[in-house]
Amino acid sequence: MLRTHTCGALNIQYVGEKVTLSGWVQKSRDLGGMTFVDLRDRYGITQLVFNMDTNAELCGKARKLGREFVIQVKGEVAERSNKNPKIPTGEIEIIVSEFSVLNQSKIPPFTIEDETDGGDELRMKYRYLDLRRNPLKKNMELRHRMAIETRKYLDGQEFFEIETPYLIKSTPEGARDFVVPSRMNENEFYALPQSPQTFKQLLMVAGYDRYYQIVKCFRDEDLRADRQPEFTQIDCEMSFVEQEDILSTFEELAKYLFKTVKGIDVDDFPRMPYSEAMRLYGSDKPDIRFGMEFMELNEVAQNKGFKVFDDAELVVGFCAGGCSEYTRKQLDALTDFVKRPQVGAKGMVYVKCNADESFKSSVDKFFDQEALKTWAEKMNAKAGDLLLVLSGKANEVRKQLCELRLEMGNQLGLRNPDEFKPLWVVDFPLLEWDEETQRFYAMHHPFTSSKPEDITLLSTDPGKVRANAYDMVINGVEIGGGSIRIFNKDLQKKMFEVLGFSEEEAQEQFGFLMNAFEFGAPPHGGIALGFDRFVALMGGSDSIRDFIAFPKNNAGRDMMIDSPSAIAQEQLDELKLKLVKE
RNA sequence: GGUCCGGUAGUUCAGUUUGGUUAGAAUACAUGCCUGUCACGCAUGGGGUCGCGGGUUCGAGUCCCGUCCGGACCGCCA
Repeated sequence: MLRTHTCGALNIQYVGEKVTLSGWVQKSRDLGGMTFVDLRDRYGITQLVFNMDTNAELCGKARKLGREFVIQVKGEVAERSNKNPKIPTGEIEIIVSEFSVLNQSKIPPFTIEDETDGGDELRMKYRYLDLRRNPLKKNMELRHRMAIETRKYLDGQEFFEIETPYLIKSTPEGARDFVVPSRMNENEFYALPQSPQTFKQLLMVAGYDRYYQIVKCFRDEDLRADRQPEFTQIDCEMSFVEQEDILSTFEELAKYLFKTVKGIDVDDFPRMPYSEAMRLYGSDKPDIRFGMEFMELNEVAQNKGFKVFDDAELVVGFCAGGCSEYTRKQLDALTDFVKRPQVGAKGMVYVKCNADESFKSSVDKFFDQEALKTWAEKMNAKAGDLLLVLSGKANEVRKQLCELRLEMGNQLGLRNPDEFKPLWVVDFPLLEWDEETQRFYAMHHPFTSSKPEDITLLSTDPGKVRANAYDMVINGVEIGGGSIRIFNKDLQKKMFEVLGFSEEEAQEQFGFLMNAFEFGAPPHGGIALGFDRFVALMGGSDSIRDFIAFPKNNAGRDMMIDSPSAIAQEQLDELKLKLVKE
C-alpha cells in the first residue's frame, strides 16, 4: 500500500499510530541536528521529522531531498513539542523510520506556493505545476462542487442529463464554427456545436420534457478574459412551460448554488426590461451592486449655447455620490479614460456640487449656477456629489457612460466581489438591424418566439418586436440566457424569412427541426448558463482562465501542448485537403 | 483588422524619464555551519545574448525603426 492516509488527514487523535504517507516534498528545513520535511498532497501538508541522534543515516538521506520529489514514508505519528496552529495537521508530525524516493523532480520553474512567483506565460506552459498550487486547487474544487450541486438540484427536479453530439452541422448564423473535415465524406465537414440548441429542442419533441447537460460548446471567435473558444454551459430545456416557469426554476438553481457552495442567501431576482436596463445603465447586463443610474439631460442642457450638447442626440449623466472633492488630476484621468479609443467619447463634462451649495463645472462658460442647479435637482444630487455627463449619439453615449459608471464603481470600491446582486433582464428585442449587411439578425437566436402581443409587428415593424427572451445577470456578468422557443413550423418558417433566408436555405439548414415540428412538438423553452463564468463569479474573479484546468491563451493557443499545430501530409491526403501556401 | 501595457539572473522585479565604471535586489539553486523549524537562521558561491534584428552615437538595457512573444481591451462573440 503506497499510503494509509493523506497528508491532510492526521491530527492529534492519531498519535502513536504507524502510518504510511506519500506525496511531494514541499520544502525541507535542515537545522543541523535535525531535518524537517513538509510533505504535500491535494489534501494538505504533514511535517516529517528526521533526527541525527536517532537515525543519522536516514536523516542524512532526507537532507538530499529536493523540492517536488515524490516520496513514500513510513513512521509514527507524534505530538509536536512546538505546534503550528496555522495548518490543520500542525499539532502532529511523523517520526520517519524509513522512506523511499518514488520519483525525482527537476527544480520547478516557479515555487509551488500560494502567492509567489510565475508570470502568466510560465504558469500556462507548466500548467500541471500551477495546478499543484492552492489557488488553482481551490478553483477546481469550487468548479467540481458547483457541477455536483447543479446535478443534484436538476436531478431533484426530474431533469434527465442527456448527451448530444459534438460532430454536427455548420450553420452560418451566429458565431463562427469550428469545423472538422470528414475523412469518409470527401469535401464535407462537421462543425463543433456552438450550443446543443437544436438537439435539445428535438429532445423536447421526443417528449423528454426536462433535459439538462453540463456540456462543452465551441465558438471560433477572439478570446477575452471571460471568453474561451471551448467553454462549458449548463444547458437546459423544458416543455409545457412559460417564461415564468423557466425563470423561477433557474432562479432557484442559482439560489441553491449560492447557498450550498457559498453559504449565501440571495434575495429574489428583480426583473428588469431590456429597455430599462439600457436607459438606466446603458447595458443589457447592469451591475446593480451600486446605483449611479443614468439621467437624461436633453431638456435642461440643450439650447443654452453649448454646441457640443446642442448637436448631440443624447445628453446623459449620472451622479457620483460624495465625489465633489475630486481633484483636477482625477477628473482629467476620468476624461482620459472615456477618451480612450476603447471607450471612444470625445470628452466629459463634470459638475461639482460643492458643500456650500455652489456649483463648479467644466462648462461654466455656458451654464450659470441656476442652470447647473436644475441639473443637480434632476439628478437628485446633494451637496458633495459630482455629476458626470457625456453626450453624443444615443446608443454610443450610453455605452460610453456605462464604462464610466463601472470605472467609478471600481474607484469607489462599490463592486465588492463578495456581494452578489443578480437580476433577470427580460423583454429583449427579437431582432437587431445590422447596418453592414442591411438585414435583421436574431438577437438571441432564430428559434426564439416573440411576445404574443407583438407578433403582428413581425411583418410591419420587425425591429419593434419583443422576444420571450431573458438573461440572468449577476454583478454585471451575463451568466446565462434563454428563451421560449417557436414550436410551430409555419412560424419558424416565417422567422427564417424575416431573417433573409430563402425557403431552400432554411430547409437545407434547419429542415430537420421544422420537420420535427410537424410531429407534435410541445411548447418549450430553455436556458443555458455559462458554467465557467458562474464558477469564476463565485470565486471572485473576472477571468475564467483560472477556473478551467487547461485554458487557452489570448491567441487561442494551448501553451502547454503547443496547439494548434501543423498536421502530417498523410493526414491531409487522407482528408483530401490541400493547404494554400502564401 | 485595431488600440494600449509588458519582455532585464531559474523566478518576481528595480534600473529606461535625463545614453556613460564591472547591470542590482529579493527569492530560488549549490556548498558549509546550526537539535524544534514551519517565510528557520548565519556564511560563502555560481548564475545575464537586458526577447530578437537593424539603425543613431565615441558609447545603447536606456533613443529610433522593424519583428516575435505574453497580457488587457475595441471590433467580433445569434
